Amino acid sequence: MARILITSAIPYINGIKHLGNLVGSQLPADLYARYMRGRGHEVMFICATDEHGTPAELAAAKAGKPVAEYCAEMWQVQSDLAKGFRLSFDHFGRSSSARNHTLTQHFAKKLAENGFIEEVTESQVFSVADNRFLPDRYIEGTCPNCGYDKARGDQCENCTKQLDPTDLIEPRSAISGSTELEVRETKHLYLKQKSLKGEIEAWIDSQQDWPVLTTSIAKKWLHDGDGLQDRGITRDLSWGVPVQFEGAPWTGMDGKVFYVWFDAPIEYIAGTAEWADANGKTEADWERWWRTDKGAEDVRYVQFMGKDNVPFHTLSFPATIMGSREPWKKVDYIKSFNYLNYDGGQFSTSQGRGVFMDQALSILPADYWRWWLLSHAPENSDSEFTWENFQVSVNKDLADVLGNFVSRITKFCRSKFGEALPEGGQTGERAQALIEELEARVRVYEAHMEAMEIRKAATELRAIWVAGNEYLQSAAPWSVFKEDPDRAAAMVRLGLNLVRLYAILSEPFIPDASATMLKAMGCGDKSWPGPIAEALTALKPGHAFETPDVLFAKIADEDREDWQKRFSGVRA
RNA sequence: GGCGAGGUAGCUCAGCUGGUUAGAGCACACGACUCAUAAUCGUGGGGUCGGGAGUUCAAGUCUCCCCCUCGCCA
Repeated sequence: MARILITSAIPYINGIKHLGNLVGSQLPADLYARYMRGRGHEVMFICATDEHGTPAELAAAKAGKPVAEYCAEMWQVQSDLAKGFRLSFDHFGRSSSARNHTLTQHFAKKLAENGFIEEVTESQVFSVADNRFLPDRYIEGTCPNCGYDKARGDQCENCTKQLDPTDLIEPRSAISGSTELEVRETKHLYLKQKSLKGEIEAWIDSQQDWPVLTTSIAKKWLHDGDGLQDRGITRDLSWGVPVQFEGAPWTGMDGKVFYVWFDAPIEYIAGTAEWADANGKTEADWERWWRTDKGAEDVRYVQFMGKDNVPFHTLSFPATIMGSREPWKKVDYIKSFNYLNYDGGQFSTSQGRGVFMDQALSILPADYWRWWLLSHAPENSDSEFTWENFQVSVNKDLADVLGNFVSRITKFCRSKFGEALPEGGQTGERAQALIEELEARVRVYEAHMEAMEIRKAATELRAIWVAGNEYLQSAAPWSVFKEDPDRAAAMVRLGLNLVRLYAILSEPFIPDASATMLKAMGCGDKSWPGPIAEALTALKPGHAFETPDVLFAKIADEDREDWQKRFSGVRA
């Protein structure tokens, strides 16, 4: 039994995530966690909300709530949605937790002690009316290049020219609209990533088996232009982890907090500590996942994330870990994803374009989405969600191939033999051929799941379902029954055992349907199949079962058209 | 403008370090079956692998140029 630590990139607190976010990190991480648990490994699966930063403050202000209250509410919303999608986190934490405050300050202290922190004085735009420093993109004004009057301080989105806030004509705060802006000096801490560049590079180069998407992005940041740059890790905000030496003042850093990208990945560790707190565990219980001097040396750590998160996980976070000079567990494998597009464009949180997690669950159960999203995961390139494709895939794969298989075998047995596995008879050559085929396919499926080749795993799983239909079709127990009921009985037993096998194999993709199938088969044993011939005799003659309701209802054309229309615009 | 990822059947995608007639699912056509959610199973048609040049006995797979899409950055 192996020990596997799994983290999903933590979703930002600000609003409900769309399906593109979901398929880019949390959902595939859940697939992997479920599979590894299914195989009997010890799994720690951690996710959390990423709560700090200006967008959270502004969203809270817009909602008319204190930011802490807003975050607490949104955490609950996201937590509920995660449950709705059956994301099986061992803990869903919060980057604003006390644990994360402590750990973030701890890392900063260690980095400072080891000489990897530098104080830098810089000029920044301060809004008197808002009583805060403004990030470049929160300053608006007229573009000196094209005259567009809503250009942002970092770029004019009309003419795309890159700007400096001081370039803007009549600059104003994007928050309040106030023009009372001044440039002030402020001091910040920088993480000296340049000093750690060699170490990081050597570490990246030693990762032979990482996806090209992951390593190519990391190497680009290491070598592009002037190479890896030092990075500011503090901000002039009030909502965040205070810049302190574990509670003691940090000279010159009064009223400042750590930058959200500094504390967010540390939450992976803090989240595990939160798990311990929430479950009555000890310090040692979570440290054995993260400290190689305290039992984590045999842990395999896998991270899941969208491609936009790769630089932080391959460079900044490792720099934090390495610079601490403490024996923290580093990631062993980074699975990264491209983007999922929506109906000819992009999913967009800011524009409200696409289908969001709450909307998705309001029209269909989680398994439908899980199956489609995972079997179309944007692994090698961006992929595209269209309602037609969704409808066809779900109807064909889930309703026709799998759902109907369960339906045909249970109903046939019920009508000819009653609701228990019939006795007598022996299976023939066709059954032997099926067993051999499944033996091969299940091993291939396992290999794809181990390798996190999600689409390929889905394709193989589907082929495993199809094999059941092929068998029934060629064995034709309904014909055999007329001449030789015993032989038909043996076929039916095999078919019902297939339902159980499918439930176990499919659980990582479609956990609800899997549970329904197991329950119908009256089976509590979910252990992963060894030799297929054995697995297909697990349910014995005389074992009672129930004929389940339709496992997956089909999506009708009218529904699809309705949803297509409803989700064509932007979200209110 | 620079960098990165792509451009393979109508659609969504596989094709590793170059090597038998380029694959899968869906869609389409035909056939079989009737246990089942008009479900299932089989067979078949369909691609000059973005364009051009080159290397090679051999290129979708390597090199160069060009075109197009997407993303990131200046």
